[in-house]
Amino acid sequence: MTVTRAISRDDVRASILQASISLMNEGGLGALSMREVARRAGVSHQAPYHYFTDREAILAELAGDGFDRLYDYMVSAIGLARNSRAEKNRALGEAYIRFALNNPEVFRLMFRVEMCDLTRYPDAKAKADRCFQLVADTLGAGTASTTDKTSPDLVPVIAAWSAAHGLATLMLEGKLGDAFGDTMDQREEAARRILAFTSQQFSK
Amino acid sequence: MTVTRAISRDDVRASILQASISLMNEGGLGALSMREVARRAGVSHQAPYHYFTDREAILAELAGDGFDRLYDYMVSAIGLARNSRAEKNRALGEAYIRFALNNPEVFRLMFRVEMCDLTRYPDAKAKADRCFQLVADTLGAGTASTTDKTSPDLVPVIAAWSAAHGLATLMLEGKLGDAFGDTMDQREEAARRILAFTSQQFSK
DNA sequence: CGTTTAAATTGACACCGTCAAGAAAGAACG
DNA sequence: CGTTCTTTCTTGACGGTGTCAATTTAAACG
Repeated sequence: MTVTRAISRDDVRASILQASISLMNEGGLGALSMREVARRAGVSHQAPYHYFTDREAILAELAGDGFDRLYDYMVSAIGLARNSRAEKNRALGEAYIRFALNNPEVFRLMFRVEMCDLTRYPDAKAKADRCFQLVADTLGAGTASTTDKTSPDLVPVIAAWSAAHGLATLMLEGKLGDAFGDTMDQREEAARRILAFTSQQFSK
Repeated sequence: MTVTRAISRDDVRASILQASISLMNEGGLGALSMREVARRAGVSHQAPYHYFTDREAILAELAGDGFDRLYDYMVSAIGLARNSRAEKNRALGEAYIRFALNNPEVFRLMFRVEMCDLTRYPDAKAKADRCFQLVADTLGAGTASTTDKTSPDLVPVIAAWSAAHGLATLMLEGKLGDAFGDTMDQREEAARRILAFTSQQFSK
């Protein structure tokens, strides 16, 4: 049985992660350097290597956390939505966009393969897959027998997912300019309008 | 009047750009370092600074080239399409995706604001805007008076653009797995199917 | 020719990621 | 208790990066 120590192993690990998160949010992923993380966590520049094999391993952990939070965003949005399929789909898309706009850096990280290749991090990959499964289950309900996973029609699912993901990405990268306003509220409202249009078209 | 020299100024500049392009395509944007570029171009590590103020300036030039090539992709696709609006829209989306899949690295560069912030590079920005204008003009034809730029309805335009952009991004980053095959042809065919579905839904 | 100006080089600085070797601290066991 | 062993953490080093500064080379012009 482990006694409580003044500074436990997990504390160091957590402080390293916390430093990583704040660096990412303050200065973007480019500001997340191994050495600066160590500095912020108050340890030597090599200490983080005892908890993470390399920089990418930290990013993978952050990405995994991100997918967990995205999952929560989506689940709670679906739960709150009225009990119609169209409403749930719209709520799902809105939650997706809201997450992206509220957590731009981690969203980028989650969807950039050269930042962390999830195929090499099974834990994070599982969290990502859980999200995608939720998307597929929600959007795909009714199009085919979802319990039979052999051949659900993925085309409509991916089409709708792409629409939301593309909108999130374009807004995040500023490609839509300020045509829809520059405050967070205005941008979210614009996203809602565009998503509403898409979702209406997709409902035939 | 300038005499022809063995090695002209423009030659050096071009060789720097050429080295940048091959590095980007071989090892991704992360492999494009100032010093390696100089090495490949056969000049000192500081020479590139005489033609580009910093690394981002090189990226901006590459991004600008990318937008020019994307423009060509789209224009020629529209030209080849049958003379119906639906057909042209579909062709536009397919060209967009084909460009992304054929030029993954430059596509990433073009749409990542932290790589090069186009607002600081007016030339590249103009090339980007020309693309977006073409998209808007093509997709938006009929929805509102396009000649009157005061208030065309951007919502359907951005919705369709988002769908294509999201699909391109998700495929590029491997988020669709190999559900649609792993060869280039199979992926393009899958993209066509998904895009066809979207475009059909959007045609009411 | 000399002078002026542009082009290119060498050198330095402060970062970075990470490999290697050693120190410190604690647990396990005699 | 002392001794060993293992985990944790540090210091040091190496090669890489972007970029500022000073300097040399080369071209252009009068």
